[in-house]
Amino acid sequence: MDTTTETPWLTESQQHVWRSYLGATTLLMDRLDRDLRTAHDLSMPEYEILVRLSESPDRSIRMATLAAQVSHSRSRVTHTISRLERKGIVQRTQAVGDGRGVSAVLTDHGFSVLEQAAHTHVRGVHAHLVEHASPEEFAVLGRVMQRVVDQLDDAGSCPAP
Amino acid sequence: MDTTTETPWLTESQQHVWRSYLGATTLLMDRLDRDLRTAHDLSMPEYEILVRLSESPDRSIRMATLAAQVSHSRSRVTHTISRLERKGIVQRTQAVGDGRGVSAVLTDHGFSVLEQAAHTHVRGVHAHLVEHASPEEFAVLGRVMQRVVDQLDDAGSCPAP
DNA sequence: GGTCTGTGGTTGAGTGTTCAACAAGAGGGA
DNA sequence: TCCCTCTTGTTGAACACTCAACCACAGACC
Repeated sequence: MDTTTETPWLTESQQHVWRSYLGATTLLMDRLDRDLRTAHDLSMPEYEILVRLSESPDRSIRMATLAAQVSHSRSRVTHTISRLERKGIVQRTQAVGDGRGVSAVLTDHGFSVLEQAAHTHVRGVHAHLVEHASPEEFAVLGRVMQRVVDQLDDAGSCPAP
Repeated sequence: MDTTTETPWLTESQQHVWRSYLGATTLLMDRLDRDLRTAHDLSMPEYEILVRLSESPDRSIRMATLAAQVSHSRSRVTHTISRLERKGIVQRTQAVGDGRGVSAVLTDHGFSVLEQAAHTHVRGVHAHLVEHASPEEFAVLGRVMQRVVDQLDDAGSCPAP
């Protein structure tokens, strides 16, 4: 962090946008998480993992890959998968061709839990986000966010310590 | 949660936007939090609280008001303020005119910590978000996010249980 | 005055996340 | 083959957050 260069302060309106973004994100995530929890005993991070698994060949992904996909630390994914395994939603298997490798696999039960939960989640995203933007606005949101992702996830290519 | 009505699934492109938003938010928050922590031993939620306090008359806000401003539960704010108090960054005082009331006050030391931290934070917001949107795009982001906030925070007027 | 209900704030236990340290296999070069 | 280093995944302790229960005061109503 270079302290010799001038810090570019935010204008009042930029500040206002930033706070809206912060507030909206806090409320939105909180709400989606709460809905999933009460209806399906699943947290947002858990749900995200299930979605990735369900879309993958064999419903199975290597731990490190999974961590990269959801931008969590390897440690965090280990803990989360352990929890999901205890609930019978995923299973661990030895990855072929790499003695260190472990893959998480979505069980049939896990898949049906996900099918249910998806309704809750998608409705929430619609009602609390999509509804409030025109298609054009939504597209702008997507473009900006995509640039943010691109620039951030190969800067610190490993968010995991 | 009404299970009789049809769930409005997301189109492929909506899904893509949603994932970008999710990914960007995860990476961005993580990065800003990490930078604040390593440079100033402060978390994002802590920083947000300090900002609110610093802008308030007497650098002091009632606990419940503070909780509402940053959209956290009262319990969470209690814990956070306790932590900040232990570090000498804020102090608790009895609120006047209400026997139950407690206000958090930013200390001089707290103010100077905030002054330092603000550089780090603002630079981060600039480099990782503002830079990647044109003024028009940024304005769109603000409008959409503001609508999301409006609709979510008087739906569940108390995010606190 | 008394009770009743609602709000403000705290507490402690349970849960999830981070962080640093670790074991074990992979892959390279001498 | 023997190192050396990097990657993979796990572990346990420390830390942060959630949740439900709780006490104390405020305000209204009788």
